[in-house]
Amino acid sequence: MTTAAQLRPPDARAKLLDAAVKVIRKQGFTATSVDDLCKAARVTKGAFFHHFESKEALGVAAANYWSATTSALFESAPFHAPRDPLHRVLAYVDFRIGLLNGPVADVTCLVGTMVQEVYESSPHIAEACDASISGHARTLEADIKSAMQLYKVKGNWSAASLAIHTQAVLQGAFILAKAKGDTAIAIDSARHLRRYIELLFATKGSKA
Amino acid sequence: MTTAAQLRPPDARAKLLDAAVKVIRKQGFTATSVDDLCKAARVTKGAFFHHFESKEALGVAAANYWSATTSALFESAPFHAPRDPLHRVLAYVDFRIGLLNGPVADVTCLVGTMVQEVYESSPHIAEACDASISGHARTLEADIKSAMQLYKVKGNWSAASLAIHTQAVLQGAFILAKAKGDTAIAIDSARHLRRYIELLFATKGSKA
DNA sequence: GACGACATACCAACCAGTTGGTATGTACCC
DNA sequence: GGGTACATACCAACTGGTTGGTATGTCGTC
Repeated sequence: MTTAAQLRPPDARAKLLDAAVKVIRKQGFTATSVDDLCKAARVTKGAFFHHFESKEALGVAAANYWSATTSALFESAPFHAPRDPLHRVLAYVDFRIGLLNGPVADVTCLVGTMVQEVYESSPHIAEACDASISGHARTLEADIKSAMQLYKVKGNWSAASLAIHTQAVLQGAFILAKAKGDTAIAIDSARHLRRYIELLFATKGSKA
Repeated sequence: MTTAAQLRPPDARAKLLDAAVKVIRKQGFTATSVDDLCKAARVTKGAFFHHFESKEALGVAAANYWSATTSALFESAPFHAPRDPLHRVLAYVDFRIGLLNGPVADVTCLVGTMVQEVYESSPHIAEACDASISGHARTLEADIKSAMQLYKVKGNWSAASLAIHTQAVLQGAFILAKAKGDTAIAIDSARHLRRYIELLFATKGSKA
């Protein structure tokens, strides 16, 4: 027979991670106190420091958790369907544009928010944030490379560089959205990104 | 006759504003305490609250101070020289790329950093940050518009939209630089931005 | 002698982190 | 299958230091 304890293993940890993503995206990492996190997760402070040896450790864990949940989302997303690798890249941008619907705090990037605050004070968190962004960018590289070959495009830029650039545009779009209090401006920037990719691969007039 | 007091009026205020720009770019707004600011400016807490009624008010003043100093820098910059408006826009991007040399904390944007942290908690600061970014973007609009006319370029994008997009790319580039601890990646993204603008205005093959 | 520009001393609230404890489960030996 | 030893998951109360902010005083100028 399964006991209650077996059904409810490290419960507080998962609740804290979920709360961290939600609260830190709204308030930022520094402005979020351990008590804030505990209250949001309905967990005591003792439980917090049982699972995380410091607030910084929670930050690292939250960045890794973010990486895991977002990569699961993107892996199962429909933008991988097109045969043409360029179409897959453009479909990725379209998918990101679709994700931009909703309140600003719900559509922005956890690790982009965090790294801006702690890049000088916490190398551990910064590293985890970099791994999240760079790792995500890397998932685009293969399609970009294939598209470059298929469309015979050669510039003084690499697939890796363009992949990273897409993330820069998205991160910047989040900042503008926060400044304006509206995601419309972020969508606009993402459309510029889409147009850029189209222009890069349309140099010989291949495809409309 | 000019007295010493006339030459050196509200001294502590100016020192605090300078310190704010320096310290907040490194630590972020929330992680920077009033005491940090006072220590960096070599000023007492009494002086701080004499000139600013709260930490939030300092944040608003710092954003406005940032707007003033940066717009002075850009107004006197050499990128306005070219006759061709498109060249002026590209020279602006080149100028921004040149500004990307140095330690990450010294080349990033104060208001981009701040707004990310306080967009939900302090509408006053967020507004001042938005005014700074949007105002700077607006200084590019005339040249972009002229270039669109000169090169007879028409897309489903406006000069204002492209101007804002340049700021999004730059802001995103700062985030990546912070994540990597290196401005090289930011320079790379700015070069993609330059290439995008070139492609937008090269649709008819006018200019090389 | 009033006023602006500071300095000093202080406060209540809040901060990250620690303490000593309980309840429950598990591993292993006999 | 019962007992010892240990591990895990959590909790309430507390601590020392820091926080933004205040109250009051001083000093030089007009």
